[in-house]
Amino acid sequence: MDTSQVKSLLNQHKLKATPSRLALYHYVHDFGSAVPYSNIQDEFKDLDRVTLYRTLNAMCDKGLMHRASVGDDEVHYAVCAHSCTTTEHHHDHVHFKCDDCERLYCVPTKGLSTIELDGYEVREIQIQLSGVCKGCRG
Amino acid sequence: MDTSQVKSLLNQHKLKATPSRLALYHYVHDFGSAVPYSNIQDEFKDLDRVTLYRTLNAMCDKGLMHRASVGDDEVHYAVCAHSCTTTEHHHDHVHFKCDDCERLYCVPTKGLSTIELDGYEVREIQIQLSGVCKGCRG
DNA sequence: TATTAAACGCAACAGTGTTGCAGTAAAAAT
DNA sequence: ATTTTTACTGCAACACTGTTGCGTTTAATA
Repeated sequence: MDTSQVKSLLNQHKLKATPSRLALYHYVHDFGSAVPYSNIQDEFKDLDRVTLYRTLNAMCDKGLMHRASVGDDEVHYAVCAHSCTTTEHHHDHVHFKCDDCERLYCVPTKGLSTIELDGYEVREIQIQLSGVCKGCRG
Repeated sequence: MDTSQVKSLLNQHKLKATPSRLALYHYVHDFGSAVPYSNIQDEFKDLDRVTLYRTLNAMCDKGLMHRASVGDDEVHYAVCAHSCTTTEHHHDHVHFKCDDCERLYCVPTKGLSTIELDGYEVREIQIQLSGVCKGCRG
């Protein structure tokens, strides 16, 4: 993704395009799957941890990224799809954790099968799957 | 639940039936839904936090309780159903968070609808729902 | 009742979340 | 291009949770 594109993306969301932010966005964007927080830390260890914390929060608040986690695993970060860049997050996807490579993927799904629970009024669904991902199968 | 029952339940799992443990199990068992960690803390604030930590871990390890959480919320604890008291945890249930009373329920489901993802081999499914619970509907 | 194995409380350290504040850099206005 | 405004950054600091070690106490059992 082009740096000027990222810059205007940030500006559109009233975020200043500082070098760290550009780098952070690129890093998460290009990672190929949701990024474990510890990876981000390692990659940006020169950045103050409070700044990192605030930057991630800001990007999540503004809809540029979202948090994803499976079970007790550490939090992961992933860039939002096009549909999320508006004010509201629309996450028609499930989180898939590969037992093999341990990567966490955001896999889009078209209209999650609604789940009926007797007596409960279901409004939102979050699904986390695990198994073996595309890359790790033959 | 009878105290002597809880005692033998603990002993069956090679856990000593100390007063704190009996009380803790009763508390979580009788809560009516999964218990937020902070509630447990408040209820057992005379207990050393490390002891509480180890006790909860022990009970989860031995299959007497399990952890449940939805989104970024704090961890909740719930007693396991009968099927879990063996060595393996069998959780044929979803976690339902009520937007109204904010309680987190473990709702049993018979055979979760399998989800097909092109290219991925799905082995486990975790589902978290939110909406309005039985009690909060008219 | 004596023995043994487990649990308890305390001290201590690491990691993360969170806030306030003063210095700095990006964006907008002139 | 320079100034002004706005927001980001880094540092200090505090709270909370996770985690381990260790010596003492208590439950289970012989």
